[in-house]
Amino acid sequence: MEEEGEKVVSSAQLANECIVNAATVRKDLNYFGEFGTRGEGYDVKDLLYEIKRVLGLNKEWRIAVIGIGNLGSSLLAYKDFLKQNYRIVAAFDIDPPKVIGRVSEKLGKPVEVLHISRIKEVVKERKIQIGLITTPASEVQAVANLLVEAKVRGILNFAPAQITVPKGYVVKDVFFTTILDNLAYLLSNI
Amino acid sequence: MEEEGEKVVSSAQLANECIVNAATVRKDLNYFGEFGTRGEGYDVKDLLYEIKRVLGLNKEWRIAVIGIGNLGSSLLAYKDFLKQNYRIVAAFDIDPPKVIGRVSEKLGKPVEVLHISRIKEVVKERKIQIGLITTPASEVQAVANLLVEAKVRGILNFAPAQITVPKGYVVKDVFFTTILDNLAYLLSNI
DNA sequence: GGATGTGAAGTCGTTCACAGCT
DNA sequence: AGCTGTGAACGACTTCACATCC
Repeated sequence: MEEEGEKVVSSAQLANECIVNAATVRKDLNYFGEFGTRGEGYDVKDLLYEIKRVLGLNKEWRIAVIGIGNLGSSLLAYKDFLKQNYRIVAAFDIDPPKVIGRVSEKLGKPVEVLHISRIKEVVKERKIQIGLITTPASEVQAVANLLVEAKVRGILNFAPAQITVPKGYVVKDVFFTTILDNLAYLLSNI
Repeated sequence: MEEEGEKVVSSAQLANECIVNAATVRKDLNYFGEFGTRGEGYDVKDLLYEIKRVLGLNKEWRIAVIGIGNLGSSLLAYKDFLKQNYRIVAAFDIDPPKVIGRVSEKLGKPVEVLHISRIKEVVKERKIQIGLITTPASEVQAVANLLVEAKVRGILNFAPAQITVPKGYVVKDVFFTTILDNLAYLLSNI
């Protein structure tokens, strides 16, 4: 909307766009502050700023990808990250020589693949705050332990395995096969 | 548990494993039937069978991947699908010649990449029930329209864009940047 | 007039607590 | 005795409906 030059937006418009109830939009936004003007709506620019601030997207998040297989190298090449203030600043694998060819061929080697033993050192050096785990499921907990040891408090896990971490650390899972299972369930019961 | 030779399992064990409440496990399972035995627990083999049946995972789901970029070719190479009765039987792109090299190099060409114009014909031929969309966001709705036209009722969308489909069709999104945003939010507010 | 902010009502899923089987 | 199945209490989010303010 900002790009399209819209100045103000109502909760009804936002609700329509997101396919939710207008009251939900107002309550959710209001939870974080009074961003709107009665009788007017929400100023697009202001609202965008506030949402980014609330979500913590007004600063750069520095990311490491661990496990440079098919998925890992896809993520390294994923340009849309930059739009959202995410920056992949390191890549790790248990066997860097094996994967370097595949990765550099795609990217012209903007991020060197390092051996996982160097995680702790590099996390400190490059101020990494989030780790994306794209290893096989069997290695996930071990990698998570390395990240915890290096004080990386946020983990995004793509492998189909549960992770446990100490308090103060956060794990979010991207289990697309679970979503696919959900889809299969819905299709079975139409 | 089945692989480990466990014969019975209690709701408490399952709850512990999944980090949820035991009553939730019982209520959820009971919603679909009385699978347990009072005083005993759930028979592992039976429960597994029932869960698969309920979720529609007792039959093979035939999948097409549309958009063979980095992510698309990763999915083509994703072996774990087979464990869960999913089978990728077709791959489409707007420019097959461009991507064939990259894909076959990884896979030895088990699934030929076809031009998207052939979706309707191939869906019928290969009895495809689910489409995985991994194109750029700008193309998502157009691809969804093609799938709807071909009567593919289930869509798993990996691109960051909303899709609308007619009633009777199901779309599930895998927006990993949304999950990453959620992670950033949680890290901002510890 | 018109859209936000917000108590109150409504809805849905979760958790408790125990009756009912084995 | 032990664990499921389940009514009842609880809690959290959603939606309604309107007072409030521009």
